[in-house]
Amino acid sequence: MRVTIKDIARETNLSPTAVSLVLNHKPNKLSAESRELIRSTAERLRYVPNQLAVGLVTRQTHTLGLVIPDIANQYYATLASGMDVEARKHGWNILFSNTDDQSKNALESLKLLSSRGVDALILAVASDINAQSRAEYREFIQQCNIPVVLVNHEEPSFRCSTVKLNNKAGAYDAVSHLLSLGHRRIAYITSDEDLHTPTERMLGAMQACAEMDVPFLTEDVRSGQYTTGGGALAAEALLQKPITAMFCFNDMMAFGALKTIRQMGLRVPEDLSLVGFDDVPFSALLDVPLTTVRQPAYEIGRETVRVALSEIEDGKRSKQHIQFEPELIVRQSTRAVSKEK
Amino acid sequence: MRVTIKDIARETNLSPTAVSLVLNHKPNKLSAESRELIRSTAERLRYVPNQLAVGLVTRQTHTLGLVIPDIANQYYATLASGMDVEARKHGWNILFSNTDDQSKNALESLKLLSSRGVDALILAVASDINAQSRAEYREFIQQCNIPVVLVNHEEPSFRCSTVKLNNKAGAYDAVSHLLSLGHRRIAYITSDEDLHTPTERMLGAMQACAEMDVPFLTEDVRSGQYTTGGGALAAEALLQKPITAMFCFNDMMAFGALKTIRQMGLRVPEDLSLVGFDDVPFSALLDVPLTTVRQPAYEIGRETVRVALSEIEDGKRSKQHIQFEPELIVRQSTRAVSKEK
DNA sequence: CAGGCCAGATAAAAGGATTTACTTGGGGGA
DNA sequence: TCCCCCAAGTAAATCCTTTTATCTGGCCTG
Repeated sequence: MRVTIKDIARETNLSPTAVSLVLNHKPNKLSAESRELIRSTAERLRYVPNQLAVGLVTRQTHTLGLVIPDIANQYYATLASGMDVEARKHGWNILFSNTDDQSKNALESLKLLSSRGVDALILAVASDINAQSRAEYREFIQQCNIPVVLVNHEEPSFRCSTVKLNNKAGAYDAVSHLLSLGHRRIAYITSDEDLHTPTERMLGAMQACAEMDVPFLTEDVRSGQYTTGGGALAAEALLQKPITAMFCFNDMMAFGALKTIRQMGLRVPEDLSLVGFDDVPFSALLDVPLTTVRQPAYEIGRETVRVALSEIEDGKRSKQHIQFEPELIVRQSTRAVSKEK
Repeated sequence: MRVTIKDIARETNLSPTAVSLVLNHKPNKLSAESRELIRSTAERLRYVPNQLAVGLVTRQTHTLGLVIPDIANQYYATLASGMDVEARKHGWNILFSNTDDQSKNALESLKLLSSRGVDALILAVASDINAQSRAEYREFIQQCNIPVVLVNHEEPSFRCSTVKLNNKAGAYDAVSHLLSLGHRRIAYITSDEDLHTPTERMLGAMQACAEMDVPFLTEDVRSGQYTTGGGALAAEALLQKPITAMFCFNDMMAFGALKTIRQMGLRVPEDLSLVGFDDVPFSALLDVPLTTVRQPAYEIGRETVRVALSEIEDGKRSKQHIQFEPELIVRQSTRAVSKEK
């Protein structure tokens, strides 16, 4: 049986109250000897407070609930690692739950985590939240009484804090880079799902084209699953067209596209420029290091936890909306469009 | 305020006992109407049991504590994802804690998780457990009263269940493959730290050499951090020698080695064969897909949770020691040693 | 010498469930 | 008529801490 506060009380001939007061450094009127006795006894018996009981009475568990689509995905793993570091730095822990990209699971996970008394919820959804579940989410967020922080997603009706990347600016930079290299016919590979993030990125791409007076052709846009397979498939269709560059929704899709490009006998960047998004660690390691848009996933994770903790302290008063700026990383998969052609 | 069992009792004019009995499907003598009334009222008020209170009294939280060195590492992320899937399948959740590769953090994390009432602990350590902390670990594992499952590490004195890869067989297969291709001078890149896993792998390599009567030269072994940087550095030294193949402790190191190899103007596999270990997703995506040893990380994760859950049910009686068999994946980074040379 | 005050504590309630042992009232059998 | 039993419940203890309100005995002061 685990040693409890009562064991220490019995051992020291003092009361549980005394033990609790001393071990929690609460103001108390115990004599110096009693204090020391309690402390040393606790140490000797290796007393560790039962956090379930503590949480029950204080209504604080020092635990953050994290709902994430897929921890095996490099991007989310990095995000989670930043969150864990920041949380632990402040003495918090993370209870996490994978949803396997299913939005239904996500709501269930939220409820479950909240029933475990987490002090705040962090929600990073990837797949679409449809109209029906949107209402359920909203209701839950409204009535759950703890701060919720949304990552990489905007949903004003939820009325919760958000931390995200400026996706539009990232895509804008990427496409502007291609345009400045002389590319005029650019293919776009985006995500299947009707989501916030890909939409924002497409808007950034369009804006870049508009500013340079280059037409944005919808026929040059293909979508697919955001995996290497999805990228490969989309590239196949797009390579039929007279394009000189390709912009992918993320690095994984770019890797897939690269495979297809090479299978067709084309070289990057000689025949085609290629840009990704995310800057996953592997992008720098490719034989042709990938030009991409860096998303500071680790920092986003840390900031998300900071926002959550500050809301916990605030008592959920103020909502924050934080946007990180991306950075274009020019490597070797892009170059000026060749003259002859 | 959250709705509690008392609220339902008041609303239905029944007792908390009745509510608890009905909602938990415990044998009870309540009338069909009363049951229905309780169920519908719970539904209507959106009652969710407070798991802190449940855990306090039942001494079961349906939560598994996971201590992991680095969730941003592809291998561990995959492991964790398998664990989460299996855990949720049985209604369990995972409380996780990163240690940033520091063994000191790991012990602290274990204690913290156990104070939160997890039902079992899963420990995946990467860095070395030295003699002093080994004793502390042992003491903790002995006295913490809950099952502990060790992943990818053997430590008989801990007397806990283990789930791991047959590292020796994996390395044996990899090196045998190189030997069968005619390679006689093979370089080995292993990990810096004096750990169980790299040691096992080196033993497998040695055995393969011994069986083929090929001398195993310690001068052809270099160690480094298990990152791309570490691999690149180690490769630099080894490429001075008349080697025709290189076996790396893991894929990340192989990626680093590949970079160095190419910088020296050598080609893979024409001039040098290269083998990794782990089969992380990127290995198949390289321009020269990497021959490597597949480690079923996802399956290992699932099995680990199964072991933990079975120990929980058993009351920690039996200890299991499960070993997964690796699989050599031959891709394009290895080929027969060329005649002329 | 009564009253107040202070040092040094503690009793008891609360937090939200589970679970064991007990209660109550009515009907049936001998 | 008496007793027993059964259906339908409930009271109260318990899990472990925190926290508020209270207690006790001695000393000082007027």
